[in-house]
Formats: sequence, structure tokens, C-alpha cells
Amino acid sequence: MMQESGTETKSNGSAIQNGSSGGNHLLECGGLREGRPNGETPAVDVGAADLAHVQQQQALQVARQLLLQQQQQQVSGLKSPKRNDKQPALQVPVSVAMMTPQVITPQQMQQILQQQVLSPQQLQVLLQQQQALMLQQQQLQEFYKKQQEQLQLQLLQQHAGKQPKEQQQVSTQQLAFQQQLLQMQQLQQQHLLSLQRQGLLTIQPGQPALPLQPLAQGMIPTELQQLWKEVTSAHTTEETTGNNHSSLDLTTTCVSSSAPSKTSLIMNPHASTNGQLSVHTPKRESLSHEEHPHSHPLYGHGVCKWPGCEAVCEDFQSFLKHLNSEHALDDRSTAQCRVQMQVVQQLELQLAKDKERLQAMMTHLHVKSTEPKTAPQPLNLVSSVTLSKSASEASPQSLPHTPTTPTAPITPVTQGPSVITTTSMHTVGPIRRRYSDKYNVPISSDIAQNQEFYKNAEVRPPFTYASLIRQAILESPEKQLTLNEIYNWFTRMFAYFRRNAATWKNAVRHNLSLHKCFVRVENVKGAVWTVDEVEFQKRRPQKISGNPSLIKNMQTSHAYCTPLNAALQASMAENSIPLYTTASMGNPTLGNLASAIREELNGAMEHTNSNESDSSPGRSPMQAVHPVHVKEEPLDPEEAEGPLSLVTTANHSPDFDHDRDYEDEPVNEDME
DNA sequence: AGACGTGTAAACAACC
DNA sequence: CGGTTGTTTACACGTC
Repeated sequence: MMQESGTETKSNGSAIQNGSSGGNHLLECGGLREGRPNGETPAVDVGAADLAHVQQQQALQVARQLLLQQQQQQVSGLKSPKRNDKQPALQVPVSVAMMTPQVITPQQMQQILQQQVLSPQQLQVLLQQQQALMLQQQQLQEFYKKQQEQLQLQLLQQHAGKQPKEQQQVSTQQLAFQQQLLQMQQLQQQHLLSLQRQGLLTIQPGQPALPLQPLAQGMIPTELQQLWKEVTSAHTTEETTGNNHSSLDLTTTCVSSSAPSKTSLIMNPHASTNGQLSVHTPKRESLSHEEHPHSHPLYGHGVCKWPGCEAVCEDFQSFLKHLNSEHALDDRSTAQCRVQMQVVQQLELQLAKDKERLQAMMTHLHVKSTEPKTAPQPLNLVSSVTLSKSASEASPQSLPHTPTTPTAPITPVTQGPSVITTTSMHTVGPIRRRYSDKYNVPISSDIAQNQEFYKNAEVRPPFTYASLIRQAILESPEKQLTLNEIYNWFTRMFAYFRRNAATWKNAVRHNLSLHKCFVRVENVKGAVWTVDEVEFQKRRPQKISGNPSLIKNMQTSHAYCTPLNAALQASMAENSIPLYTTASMGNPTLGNLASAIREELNGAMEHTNSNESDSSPGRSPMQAVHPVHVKEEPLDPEEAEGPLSLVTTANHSPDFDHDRDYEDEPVNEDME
């Protein structure tokens, strides 16, 4: 009986494997082979934005960002048709369809760069172009600055000779200045817009003033708040400094997203005190600088950071003085605020888009597993199994055979920044991609770094049994473990191994016996297993899942997620969104994501292009899956490969009885 | 195509 | 007798 069932399952399993693995294969072969691992990003300077200089540099950043995007477009243009064809593939697992077609994000740029799609010459050209554009932007800024100074001078003169009689004259002058200022603004705006047009920025026709699209998820990351804080600091400052100029209602515009900024930008003398900020900036943390008497968003390094100012202020007091005198509420300040707002809006826009993209990616990844062959499944999860099974026998509509774990409802879209919960993200792809332990660093560091993740998410660790066994043994105080202890380590460390115990335990035993590197040592109370490092190192000098670059990365970088983090940071920086880096990077989840993405980058790329259409976010019917999962779950034993996952959520209770799990599980039934 | 590494299934033996 | 431990074989798959 068992045998029969076994064979049956086996066949099923094979089918499954074919399904998922086929894709995998493609992925692995394709992705990296053609691209170089990822050299340094050429656009280095772009990413260096310092938080402290955000205000000062935002305009530049935006310009750079636009440039990057623009360049990217050019790049695609440069490349032969072939290149274009390839692009989708380059976009990692994310289906092209999901991304806003007209926008090529810095991330994409980054990807392209990473894959070294560009030749050094091309990069050179791009750099030069960028520099030229930056120069142009700088010139523009300088011009702007000069104009401001001139204006200021004139204003001062006015004030100096402020005599009632001249009132009228002054007004006239002011008007002239204002016009001048307006022209300046327009110039700058035009510049920005032209960049946008060339580059991309999807600005809707009717909203020339930079439409701030509501964030897709409706939430603003703290970083954004921070940004807002900076943007609105001027406003706040005036309040705090006792300056009565109630200024502009900067916030409204941005916040109201859809409203054309022009109208809302109008000065609102009465608004200042009432939480306009509240709309989008929930918390008025913007006042935070008050807590630090001598720290001010507009002041740093002895210089006034008011856009285009850079006046040297010896101390904070003089800065305040300067702020009140030079940047009081007037047309100039208003105009500058407007510009700044636009900058912020741009950033927000970009943020929104990137968020969308992220969501799409997430969604896509979830969904992906359902796709039989193409899915590039990054993580080694097991979902594939499900698929196959469902595909073959499952319900007609088989919703979603999504491998997704129950816990990871695929409703990513609505989730916040932290969407990438451990459970959700990792349950994604199954494939059998394991890192050889040859590169010890990865396994140990990976496990260490993602310990919590593995403990909670039913993700198959990307390591071979041998590697894991070795790790378990090496982690023990005496470098030796009994079989049962090894089992315990597996179940303790990986949620994945809390299921299908029969399968993996058998595999463990099999590995222990099979590999010479595992030495059984008789002990007083039985036998323990130890590792023969020499033997272990000896065995298969293979590479990691076919991707040389991956190996390289692993070797050079400490933990394999490090590079990705770096890449992410670089990407973010290039996005001119330096703020993001701060908060997010510390998040372990991100590291996981990074790992996942990295894998995708390394192995899965090419593949995706075949089903780009499918992967669109919308296509995630899967979400409905969970409810059903139980049904499907009972999977085939084969699932072993990708088995587990489905049912329990990662976060589920760790208090499991692994043995019992195995026995009680429907799994057994499947077997039959 | 074949070798190799790996995972899975399973049969079997020895032991507790 | 049943479970665990350990060995071995067979097969499938992916990679090179």
C-alpha cells in the first residue's frame, strides 16, 4: 500500500517539480548569466544625498531623479530592439504590466545597471549627460538665487526708504518684483516639467502644478512625514519664533493630492495655526526641532539651508535672525515654498509609484507560484507542490492554488509599508535553490540574520539538508548531536520543518548516512553525529545554483543579504529619497526581502517575461485561496518539495508537536 | 548525454 | 510489537 501510494505521489511530485522547476531552471540560467552581478552603480553621486541636506538639495535631487529616469529611457532607446525586448525580463520578477508603463523608476535603472546591461561607454555617456543636466540645473538654481538676491536687495531698499509717500511706488516695484519672481518660478517649473516630459513623470494634463497623487496605500511612511516636516519647517518656524506672519498653507496642497497645487498654494494667512498639516501629516512632529533649540531643519553646518540661500550664520541666534529677516513671509519665500513643495510632491509622487511597484511585486510574487512554469520562485518554498497538485486534480477554478500560506493573505495592496511581512513574503516561491555550504558565511549568517523569519515563516531554507545538519551540529556546544537533537534543531529553527516530518526526517537520516562528512560517534548514551569539516569542504565544489555572480557576491559580502541592502540603499538614494533608508533598512524584514529579491535577481529574471501579463497585480485571485488551502493542503507527499507551507501560517504557534504534526497531518492521507 | 549533487520515497535491519 | 535509528537503493530533477 504504502509503496503504491508512494509511487503515485512520486509521480505527482514529479509533475510538480516539473512545473515549478522548469521555471526555475529558466530563471537560473537566464538571469544572471547575461548580466554581470552588479557592479557599482555608475550614478554614484546621486545617491549620496545627506539627510541633513535634504532641503537644500531636494531640487537637485529631483532633477537628478528625473535625469536618471530620462537616462534610463535613453538607455532603452540606445539598446537595440533586442534590449527592449529584454527589458521585461530585466525587471525582475515583477511583471511589467504591473508597473506604470510610462515610468521607469530609478530602481529599474538600478536593476539595469546591476545587470550591467550597459557597456562602460554607455555608462560614460549617461554620466556625462547627467552631469550636463545637473549643470544646467545648477545654473538655473544660481540664476534663481541671483534673482532672489536681487529681489531681496530691492526689497531692502524699499524698506529702508519706507516712507508713506513712496508707498505707491513701492507697491509698483513690488509688483514688478513679483512678476520677476513669478517668471523665475515659471522658468523653474518649466524646467522641471520639461524634465518630466522627457523623463517621465506622469503628470496628468490638467495638473501642471504637479499632481500629488494620493498614496496608493493611503499611508505615509514616517520618512515621508519627516520630509514633510522639513518642508513645512519654514512654516513652523515662523510660528515658533513668534513671527506672526502666518504663512502659507503649504500643506494643504500637497495633502489634498489631487487638487491642483496652484490654487492651494495661495497664501493663506489664517491657516498657519490650524493644523493644516493634519491632513497628510498626521502628527505635527514637525515641531520636533523645538525640542532641540539649536537644531533646525533649515540650519546646519553654520549655513542657512533655506533653498537657494546658504547664508552663513555664525550661530543659531544669528540664523534665527537671518531666517526672520531674510525669509519672512513675502512673495519670495512663498515662491520658494512653492518650489519646495513641488520638490516634495515629486518625491511623494515617486514614492507613491515605488510603493505601487512594490505592491505589484509583492502581489506578483504571491501569485506567481500559481504559474506553473514561469514563476521564478525565489525562496525555496514549497509552494510548487501545491500547484501541481491543484493543477492536476484540483478544483476547476482552483482558485489559487497559491502556495501562499494562509497567513499571508495576499492582500498586499492595502497594507502599509511593512507589507513585506515575513510570512507573506517568503511563502512565495518554491524552487529548489540551495546554497552550498561551501560558502559558510551565507548559511550561518543567513540563519542568524533571519532566524526569526525562519522560525515563523514556513519557508524552506535555501540550504541543503547536509548544510543544515552541519549547521545544527556546529551550533551545538560540543559540535555533536544525536539524531533527535538534530531533528529538534530543525524544528526549532525552521517553521518549515514542523510539517511533513516523515519526509524531512527521512532526508536527514539519509543525508547523515550518505555523506561522509557526517560521522557517527558512539557515545555513552547512544550515538551522536559530528561533522568532518574536511570531508564536508571536500564535497562538491559546486557552485551555487548556477549563478557565478551569486557566489561572488556571497563571498565578498558578508551576509548575502548585505549586498542587496546596499543595492536597495543605493537605489533609494538614487531615487533621491534618502529618507527612506533610515528607517527601513533596519528592519529585518527588509533584509529578508532583500534576500528574496536578490535571489530573484540572481536567478529568476528571465523567466518572468513570459508571463508578465499574468503577473499583474490584479490577477491575484489567489487571495481567496487560503480558505481553501486546507483542502489543497493535504497535498501530496511530494509536496515535500514544496510542501509545507500552505497550511499553517508562519506565525502560527510555534508550539507544535512536530511529531504529532506529521502524524496527524492530512499529509499522510495524501500519501495514500 | 552523462556525471554529479540533491531531495524524496522506501525497504530493511538493528536497537530500544 | 512498535518506534527510532541508521543504511541503502531507487528514482527524479537540476546543473554543468
